[in-house]
Amino acid sequence: MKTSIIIDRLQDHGIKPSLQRIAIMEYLMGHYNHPTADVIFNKLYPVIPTLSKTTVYNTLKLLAYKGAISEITIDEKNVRYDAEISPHAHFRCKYCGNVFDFPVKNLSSVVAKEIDGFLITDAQLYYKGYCKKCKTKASQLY
Amino acid sequence: MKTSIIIDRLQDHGIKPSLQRIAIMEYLMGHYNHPTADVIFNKLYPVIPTLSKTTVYNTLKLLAYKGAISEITIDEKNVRYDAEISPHAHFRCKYCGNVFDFPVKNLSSVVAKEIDGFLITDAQLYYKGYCKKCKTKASQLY
DNA sequence: CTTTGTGCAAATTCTTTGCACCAAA
DNA sequence: TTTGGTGCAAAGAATTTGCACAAAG
Repeated sequence: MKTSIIIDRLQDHGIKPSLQRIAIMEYLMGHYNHPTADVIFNKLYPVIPTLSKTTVYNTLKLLAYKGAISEITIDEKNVRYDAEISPHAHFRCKYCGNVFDFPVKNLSSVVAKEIDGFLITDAQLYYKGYCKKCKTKASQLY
Repeated sequence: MKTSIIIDRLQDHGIKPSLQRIAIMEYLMGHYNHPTADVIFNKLYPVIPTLSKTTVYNTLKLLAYKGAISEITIDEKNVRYDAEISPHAHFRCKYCGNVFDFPVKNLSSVVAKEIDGFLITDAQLYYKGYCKKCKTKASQLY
C-alpha cells in the first residue's frame, strides 16, 4: 500500500502523520481482520522496537474519535478496530471467535441521520452465531 | 411484578430458579435501563446482604448464554444487560452516556436467520450520537 | 451422597494515567 | 521555545478463577 494513501487518510481527518500513527493506520488499512490493540502492538513491535502499547492505545482512540477508523465492540472482551468505515455489518462466530465482515443489503434503511430528535453519528450492526466452518462442530454441543 | 412470571422466564430457558437468580432476573425485568453487573449488585446487595459479585457475574453470563436476557456491548467500558429480548436497537449518547431503547422499523429485514451459510442466532443494532437533551450542549464543543 | 450453586479472596486482563523525555514547528 | 507526541511504569477497573462451603435433590 502506498504511504501517501495512508497519510491522506490521516490528514483528511485532521491527524498529524507521525511514524507511529502511519504504521498503525497502515496496518489497519492492510489487514481487515478487526485486530485488537494488542494484536496491532505485537505485529508492529518487531518493526518499531521503541513502540509502546500506550501509543497504540492513544493512537487508536484518536483515530476512532476523529472518524478515521471505527471501533468494534462485538467482542465483550476486547475492543477491535476497523479501517473500513463504509456501512457494513460484522459477524462473530461463537465457536471460533472470528469476526467477519458482512454485507447487508438494507443497512442504509436502518442507518438514519436523525430519529425522534436523536442525532445519530454512527451505527453498528452485529451478528452472532456460527460461521460456515463451525456450524457442524457447534451443533454437536447440543 | 409477579414472581411466577420471573420463574417462568428462567425455567423456559432451562435455568433453575434460585433466590439469587430470581432476584437478578426480577431486577432486569423491572428495570429496562440496561444495567451493568455492578449496578445490579449494588441495588440487590442491600436486599440480599450475602450476595456476592461473583454470583451476579455468574448469573448474568448464564442468563445471557441461555438466551433469557441479552448482552449489550454498546459501551466499551462495561457489558450491560437487557431483559427485553425482542428485536430492537440501542442508542448511546456520546455526551451523557445514557443508553436508550430505540424502535427500528426495518430491523426484521436485516435480521435474517442465515446468510451465506452463516447461522445467525443473535443480532444487535447500536446507534451512537447525541440524545435530545445533549444535542445542543454537544454542538458547543465543536 | 452427589451434584449444583454461592461467595470470598486472589489473580488476570485490558485500558488509562501521571509524568518525563523527545521532536517538530 | 512552546506545543504536541511518545513511552515507561504504575494504577485502575472490570471480570474471571480457584477453591471451600452450603443447599438441593
